Amino acid sequence: MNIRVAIVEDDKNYSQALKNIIDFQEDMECVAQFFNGKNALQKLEALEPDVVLMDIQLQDLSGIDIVFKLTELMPSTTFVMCTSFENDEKIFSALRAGASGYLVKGDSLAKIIQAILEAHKGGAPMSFAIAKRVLQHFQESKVQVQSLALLTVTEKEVLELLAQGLLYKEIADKKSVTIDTIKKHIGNIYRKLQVSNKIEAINKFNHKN
Amino acid sequence: MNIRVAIVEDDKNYSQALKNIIDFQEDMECVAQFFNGKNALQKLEALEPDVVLMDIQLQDLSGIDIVFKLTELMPSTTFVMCTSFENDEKIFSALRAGASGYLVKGDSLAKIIQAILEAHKGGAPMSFAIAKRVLQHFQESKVQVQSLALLTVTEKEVLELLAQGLLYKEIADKKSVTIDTIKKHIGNIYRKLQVSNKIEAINKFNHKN
DNA sequence: CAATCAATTACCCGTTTGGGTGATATTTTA
DNA sequence: TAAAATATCACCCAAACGGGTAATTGATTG
Repeated sequence: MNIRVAIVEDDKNYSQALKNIIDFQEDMECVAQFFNGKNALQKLEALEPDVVLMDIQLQDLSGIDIVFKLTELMPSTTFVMCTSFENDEKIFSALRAGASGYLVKGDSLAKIIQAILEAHKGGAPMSFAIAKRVLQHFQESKVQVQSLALLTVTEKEVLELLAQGLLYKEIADKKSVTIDTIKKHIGNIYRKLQVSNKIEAINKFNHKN
Repeated sequence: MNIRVAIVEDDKNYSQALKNIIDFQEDMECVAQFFNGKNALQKLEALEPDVVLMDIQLQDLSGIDIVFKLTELMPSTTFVMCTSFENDEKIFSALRAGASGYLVKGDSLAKIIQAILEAHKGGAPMSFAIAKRVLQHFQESKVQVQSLALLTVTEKEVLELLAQGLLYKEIADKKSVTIDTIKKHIGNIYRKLQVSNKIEAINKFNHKN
């Protein structure tokens, strides 16, 4: 059974190159090429391809939005971004939208074929460059993790509860102390983390930001 | 110039297998093997290896803690986790701690050699299985993202600023409206997201929790 | 075109929060 | 052991927040 691949790509030359190499494979076939987002959004669902190669930077729509909408409607189809545009925000948006893989156009066609196979098997093909960005995204949180090391055990517990959305009073009840104690702890937390309100403290705690 | 590799692995057989294949490479050498965490923590810094292959599940210490401490002291050394233990929390903790790659012991030795090369070049080698987990970590946030779709553009902007820690007043100034307008928007945001305070709204916004 | 929704402004009210100061007992550390 | 850090409680005050109601304008949609 062939892997049915659809291509959404507005660069006709690149799209054709992809189609050629895909059709050349024994176990794949290119069942459709879309050169704009609107067509793809309308017709992809009925086609039921196994894998969709999706550019991000289309003239009319964002490939990310298309993926976001279609992953709902086509749970058995795998979307692989294949794009030259690759700032961090785009990468993470695409992954959040439901893309299973992320390639850059600089990758060799052989690598793209391999990625289609891997995606179809349930894997998560990523270019080296993308994998690195993803990893760095995790490592950025290290700075925040370290600043938390300044906090005492009690302070970390309080911050944890605060991050869950509890009021001072609720935290006090939970820990069986008075609200003033909690206020004191929170004051100390703010001082140590060099913040001045709940939100900022929780942002640091959540290693986001 | 050879790539100097150190191995931290308490399975002596596996460690020896790694050493053999590494020393077999023309451009690599295994400069040390550590069979427990304590030794590794004490002696790795002076050795200045280029790449460290690190097991997570050591008897005495956690490989993650070791990575966390040593990445501070050895910024030019690259750490690659190579472990059979692979629940999600361990994976993300390791990446946060500063690991540049994450392999599973099921990977072939050839793949591990390739990963060492890639890590040394500044890449982010990951097993397929790990890459998939990492991707899924992003996709889990999709549910929350959808609830945000209920919000109007203005409301999303307000929530964004709120999440950054701005006060109502600051948001009002930034958007050149009165604080009462912002309060109204935020009330609407809370209603739509079914929350009752900043923290809960921001938790939803941050696709955490 | 009418109805609905979005965005904006305004006011009131009570609660929550953040900042400051100060005190005491326990624990940790040098 | 002495000093420092931690955890606890208390009080005051001003700013910020959350909830409610109400009204106007502009855009969207059926």
